[in-house]
Formats: sequence, structure tokens, C-alpha cells
Amino acid sequence: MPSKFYITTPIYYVNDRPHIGHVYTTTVADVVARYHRLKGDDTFFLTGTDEHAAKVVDSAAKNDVTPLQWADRNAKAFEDTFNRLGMTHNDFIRTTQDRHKSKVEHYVKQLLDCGDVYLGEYEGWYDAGQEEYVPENRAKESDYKSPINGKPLVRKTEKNYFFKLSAYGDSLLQLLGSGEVFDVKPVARKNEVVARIRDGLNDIPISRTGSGDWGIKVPGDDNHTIYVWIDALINYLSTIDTDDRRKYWPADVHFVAKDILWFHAVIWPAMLTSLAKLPGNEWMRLPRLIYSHSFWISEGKKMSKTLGNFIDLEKIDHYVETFGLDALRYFLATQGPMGTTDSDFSEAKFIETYNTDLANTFGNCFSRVSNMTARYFDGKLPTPTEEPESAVGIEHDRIVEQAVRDYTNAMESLELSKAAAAAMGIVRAVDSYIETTQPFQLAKQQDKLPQVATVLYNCTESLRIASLLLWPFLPEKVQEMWDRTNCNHYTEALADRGTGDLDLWQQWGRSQPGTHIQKGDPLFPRFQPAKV
RNA sequence: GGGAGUGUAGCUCAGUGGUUAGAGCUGGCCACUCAUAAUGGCUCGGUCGCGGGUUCGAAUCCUGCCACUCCCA
Repeated sequence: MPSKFYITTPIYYVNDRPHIGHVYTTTVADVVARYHRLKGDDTFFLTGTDEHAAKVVDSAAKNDVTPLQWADRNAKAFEDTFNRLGMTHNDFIRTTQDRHKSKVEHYVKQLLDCGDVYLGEYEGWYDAGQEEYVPENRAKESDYKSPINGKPLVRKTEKNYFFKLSAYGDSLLQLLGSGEVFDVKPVARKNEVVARIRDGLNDIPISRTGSGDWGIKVPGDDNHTIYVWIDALINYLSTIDTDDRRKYWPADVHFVAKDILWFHAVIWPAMLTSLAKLPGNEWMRLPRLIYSHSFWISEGKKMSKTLGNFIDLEKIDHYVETFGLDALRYFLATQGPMGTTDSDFSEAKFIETYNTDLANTFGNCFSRVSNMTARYFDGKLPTPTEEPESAVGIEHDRIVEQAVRDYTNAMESLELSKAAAAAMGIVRAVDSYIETTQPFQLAKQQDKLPQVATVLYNCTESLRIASLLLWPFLPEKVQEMWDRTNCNHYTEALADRGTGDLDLWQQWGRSQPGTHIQKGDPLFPRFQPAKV
């Protein structure tokens, strides 16, 4: 049954240049969003930029522009990058936009009015570079210097508005315990969160002073600016808090990297719980799932600019130019750090994945099947003369049915690697089926042509179904394949963030005999590493 | 300092008490030729980090050690 599906990436810190981390999270979210559109779900996929950090003001000053000009420039870099990489987000939210700021003011006002945000006093060790306080035990560990940049921490006392986080520990623990309405994945991350909540929650400051005009003021108190993290979290809600979009809430998945898990798994749901208590806000339920992935390392080592192994935009573009956009998507989605350990982005691994799965398996199998169709049946999909399984006693359509089930289950639980493997399994089964049935031998005997027809029909049908499952990972090349096999109606239905009908499309036997099948160039030319 | 994990074939990983520990990739051999030197089959390869314990029986449970990783508002 089609339903609504709302998926988000974090909004990205606008002072950064887009790099593999941003591209990874967004790609993974895009694969999942495309899967839901393929299924027919009314899908909303959100990404954007987080712009109110104080460092934006500094960078702008250094570059001799206004903060907003600086933010405009860098936000555009993210938007351009995601568009160029074929991301299908439905909206791109910027925290400097009025539509966001007005909502933030509104929600914070509500929290003030209900007493969950109050004026208090905070004293602690402040890391000016990171714009955050460092807890006492960690400050001591790092010798009262910034753990990030080594500059001395400052003892700072300030009046702050606080959010009553301490009031929400028990209800969060209870919700996480059942995992039914609100959950954190993977389980190891959830356990970390639960353990920390059990340690006890303190109220947290949600405002800062002295940030000039940059940021959103605390309603009714111009001396205080809403802490940038609070401002940022609200984007998930502010973007869809309109009459025509409210139906998308709650978010089905917030994809985040492990470094920002706490904000999403504790502070954000606590804020929402607080907001939802207020009349008219009953719809502000908690997000269903926070999914926290890990980091990429590069060529076996932590990425660093000095090591020269940083996967920046230039490097990403290089991979896209050399292997194609789909190859990058496939590599990120299937080899990436969806679990609790970091993954290694290495050129050798990239090439291996590309050649093994895309060139040798998917691309080659399509070539051999379409080529035989051209050779023996004049490029027209032949009419099968027997039941699918009777050709050689292999229940070929059953194999496909099982693979579709495995794929769907994996996708629903966000096991992208497993899902792709299930789709590839269909292709491997076709290769094996061809080996067993030997259509190229049978074709030498005129009276065996009906058998060849059945075999090729079964292969084509299997590949068609595999292509549907692979589309979220490989949209460009799959669409090219659909062009060549008269399946443009899929492309048309899915164009422009449209929706498909996987339940119907994946049914066996929907390919019409007589359909023209065009061989064409290899979908994924095998990559030959330059010999040294 | 406190807490939580991980350690299984060259590589990435699956396998939570029960026959000779598995998959994919890589290497080797064979077959095939429709296909992108592709595909298919076979095969090489592991004292399941190390030591103790529980058990008829442990990669799987307990414990000590070693190594690595992650989390600590």
C-alpha cells in the first residue's frame, strides 16, 4: 500500500565545502527516497544548509562580503553539487530563509510560554572556535584547551535561555525501549544513547549572546540569539509546517552521521515532545527513526588535508567523469559506512566494485541477452513457448520472486548493500541460467528455436525486474536500458520525482513478445587500470 | 577516568551451543563462446586474537590478557 514517506539529511554547515561526507549522506537518502517513489509512496526528501553559525560572520568578514552574501555563495555550492549529482530532494531549506526563521521564532515562543524554556545562568568552559561549552571532565582532560584547535578554553558565565531537557529523560527511555514510535539505528548507537540518558540529563542552554545580527533572536529578548544547533534542528519541522505539507510529518528517517547523533536522538525528540503538548501542536509526533551512519576513511587512513587523501569535490568529480554518476552512487550505497564502523574509500575497491558488479555482471548480462535476441530473433523479444520453469527444470521466475522479497525487506530496513546484492543475485542467476540452457548452442538447430525463445524471454524478463530494483542505485544507466528495451513508461512515470508501481511492475510476464530490444554499447564499460 | 563494542580465509564480512566453519572479491585450474579477455564449474586458502573455565559438545556462554575502535551533553 502506498503511503507517505518523509526523509531528511542533516542540513550542512555552510562554511564547509561539499565533500564526500555530505555527498554520502545525501546519496544514501536519495537512494532510499527513490526506492519509496518507485514503490509509489508520496515521498518528500529534504536537504539544505545550516547558516547561522558565528564563524560564518568571521569568514564573511575575511572575504569582505556580508554574512548573507557569504552564505548565499556557499549554499549555492551545495545546491549546485547536489543537483549535478542527480539528487532528487523535493526542497532545499536554508536557515536564513524567512520561512524558516519565522517558524523558529514561533516554536521558541511557544516553548517560552509553556515554561520549558526559561532564563537561567550558565558557567563553564567555552570553546570559542567551536561555539560550544566543553564539559568539566573533558576540559580537564584536554588541559583546558580546545580539543579541536588547541586554543585555551575560556571560563565564561552568561545568562542563557535553557531548555528543560532534564524533564524528558524518562519518556525518551520509555520510547526507545519499545522502539515502536521512535527509534535509533543501528542498535549499537541506540545503546550508546540509552546509556547516556540513564546517566541523567541536564537542562541545556539554547541561546547565546553577543552574536550581533546574525542568527535568530529569542522572541522578546534581543540580547539573546537562539543557539545555532536548535535553530538547525527545527528545519525538519519548519519546512513542512505548511498546509499542504504537514501531511508528511512525522519524518520517517532522519539520516545523520554519528557525530551529531545526540542532538537528533535526544535533544530534538525532547523539544518535539515539549512542543506537541501545546494546543494545536498535537501532530508534532516524534520522528520514527534516527539513522546514524559512520564515517569514510580514505585509502586506509583517516582523511586529512595534509595527507592529501581527502575526498573533496574535485576527487568526487573525477570519479564521476571516469566511471559515471551511477558508479559513484552504487559504490557509496553498497560499500559505505551504514554500520557502526567506518568504511574505506579506496580507488582499488572502487574499481573492483565497478568491474565486478556493474561491468561484468549487470552490464555484461544485458549485453549477452540483448545480443542473442538481435542475432536469433531479429531484435524482437520472442514469444515464450513453455512455462518459465519447464524450459530446463529451473524455477526461474521463483528465484526472481524470492529476490524481490529479499530486496524489499532489505530496503525497508535500510540495508542498502543487502538490497543491491539481492538485485544482483537475479542477474547472476540469469548468467547461470544461460550457462545451463546453452541457448547459443540450441540456436544452431532450427527445431530448437522455440526453446531458445523461452530462454531469452525468461532472461529478458528477469533483467527487466532486476533493472527496476536497481533503479534507485543506478538511475541513469537503468533508464538507458529502459530506452533500449521499450520500457520508457517507467522512465516517464518516475521522471520529475514521480512515482512508480513496483508491486505491479515486478510481476512476471509483463514484457510483451515482439518488443524491440536494442543491444547498443556496453552500459558499464569495463575499467582497465593503466598498467604501470 | 567511566561506559560500550570489535577481533572468523589475502580483502570485505555472515555465522550466538551441535554434523567435516561459510559467502562475495582476489589467486590457481578446467569448461564454454551468446557477451564488455566476459560467464560457468572446481579449487587453493582459516589453531574462528591468546590463555583458562562451564558443557557430552563452543567461533558461539563465563573469565583473564593482548590489539583495535567507538561513546562520554
